[in-house]
Amino acid sequence: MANQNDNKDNGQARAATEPSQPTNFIRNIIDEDLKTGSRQTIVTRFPPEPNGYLHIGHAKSICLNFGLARDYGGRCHLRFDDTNPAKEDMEYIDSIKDSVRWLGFDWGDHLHNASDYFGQLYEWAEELIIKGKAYVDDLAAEQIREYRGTLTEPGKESPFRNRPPEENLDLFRRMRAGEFPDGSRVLRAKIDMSSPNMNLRDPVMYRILHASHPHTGDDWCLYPMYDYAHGQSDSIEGITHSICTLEFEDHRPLYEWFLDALGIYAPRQIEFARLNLTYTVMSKRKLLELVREGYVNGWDDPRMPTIVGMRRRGYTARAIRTFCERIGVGKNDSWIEMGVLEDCVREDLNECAPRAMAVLNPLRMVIENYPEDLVEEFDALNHPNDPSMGTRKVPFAREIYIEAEDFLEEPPKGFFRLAPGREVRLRYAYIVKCTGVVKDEKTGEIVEIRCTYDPESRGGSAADGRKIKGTIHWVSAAHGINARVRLYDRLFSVPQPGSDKNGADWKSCLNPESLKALDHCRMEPGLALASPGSCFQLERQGYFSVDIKDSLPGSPVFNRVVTLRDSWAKAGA
RNA sequence: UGGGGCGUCGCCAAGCGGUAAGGCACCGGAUUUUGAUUCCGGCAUUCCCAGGUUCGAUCCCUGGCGCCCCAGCCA
Repeated sequence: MANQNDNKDNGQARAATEPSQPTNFIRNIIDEDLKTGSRQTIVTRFPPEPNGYLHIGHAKSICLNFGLARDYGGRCHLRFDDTNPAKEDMEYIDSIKDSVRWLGFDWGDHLHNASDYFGQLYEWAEELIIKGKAYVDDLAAEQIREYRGTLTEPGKESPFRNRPPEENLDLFRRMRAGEFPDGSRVLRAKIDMSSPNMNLRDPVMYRILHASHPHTGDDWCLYPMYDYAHGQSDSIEGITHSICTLEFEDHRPLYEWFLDALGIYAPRQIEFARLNLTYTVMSKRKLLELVREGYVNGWDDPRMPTIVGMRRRGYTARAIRTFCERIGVGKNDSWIEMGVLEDCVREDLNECAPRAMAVLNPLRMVIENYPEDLVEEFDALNHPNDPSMGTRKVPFAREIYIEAEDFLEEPPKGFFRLAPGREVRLRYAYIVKCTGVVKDEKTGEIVEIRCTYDPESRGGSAADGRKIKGTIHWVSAAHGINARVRLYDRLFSVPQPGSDKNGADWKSCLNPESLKALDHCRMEPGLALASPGSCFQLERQGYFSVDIKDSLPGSPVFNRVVTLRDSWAKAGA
């Protein structure tokens, strides 16, 4: 059982293995563009800035862009939007590539960087200067802000706005040559200081930044802004549909302005609503804060909504892809319930995770009429609904552990597990009847359950055909291994931690119970060999993955991926 | 009070003038040696509101209301 399902589903996502795609407004636009002939093929791109780790929100964009390329027989580029060396880092670049690959997507030979185009972008900037469409501004950042005006008042033109092209060109070349310090001058597009769209009030194209870039090193001391780089990068790569999130809707006129001013191929920008997931936060800033301030143990903490975190938790790439399809794509601000994600995970793991038995909170049970020196081995199904996954042997003896919560001295009505005088089935083994309870003399705590077994019920079926409603899991005291388990729960205790009106307080909603470590769990012996990264269903409890980082050979650490649905618990028991 | 978006079931989401898909959640019920899975069945006479056009409007028009985004030399 050790290594059967090592997250085997990491290959390229294929249409044939994915559920059928629901339609959405972007597909409608593409269909229309293809029909009218305004585009002949489909080329998309996923353009992360390498300044943080990817999260489930990025997964939505990745699945969208790569999924479109796949379904329309086009291609999707991975392009790093690396225009700001002050924030970007190689660590992030590597991690992003790894996450996209893990999700099951392949950019082929289309790995690009905005920085690949710095030379071309610079030439185009000179061109715009010569055409009188860009100028060097000596105003300080503070002044530029004042001159920009407000949402309701138009801005004022900079006194440097009407410098002659020759002077602009000279200044711009000297900016590039490193003659001026950071912040002393910028290159601006000459558009319209009174535009109701703030983005059109002479946006900055280049700023001076004497910083070393992960790819271009010290070749440049001035770097293009997003607005000046993104559309042209799309254009150079022949992107047909440039899909981004809603907050860039206001930038579209600017995106198109640059392309038009330069007279180059114009991709079509389409905006969609970013993902919000309940009980977690999605902004890079907040995630970074959780990591930096130690609220979680790193970017790959299994409670994080990062790809690396979810992967470590045991979420499968396939489950995440299913999720991204299921939630759809639209322009409504929406909050997806965490339950949807969890359900996708269950759906996938239910199919592929082998079953096993483990007791999280052990309670000793002694079967009084079972021979002391006898050990039997029972055949257990690795998957009750999939015989092809085979069986395994599970040892059984006189002393076993059962789950503490499976015994109640005074059972409420509807409880059909073990109680004094009652019978229950030990899965795959025998039917036992509770004959007594041993308690700690001082604390009154139940320390042991006494039972007798029905020798005629070998395997779990009563010879007389009587019905046994309850079946519980167990582990032989002498044969089970000791293991550590981490029970993970939602990171936040409120549905929308990020949307508080008094926004600064989001961290006070952290769920104090998001991680519970159990150090004395007992598991069936076969689990000693479980390989890191593999997933199991511990029957009646949930899906668990063998932690990739903390498991030692022969001593696995289990992360709870997600619980099983539990209608008994839900009923309020 | 400028500009740009958005408002269809508790949460997502199709729908594009012809009489409200689907998923999740929820509520039954069947099977079950996981209170799991699976399986059946139920779940918007109504589409933010109010007018108008039309034989007919969630889809068109007008006017409201509500929510989100924009004043980084961030992306």
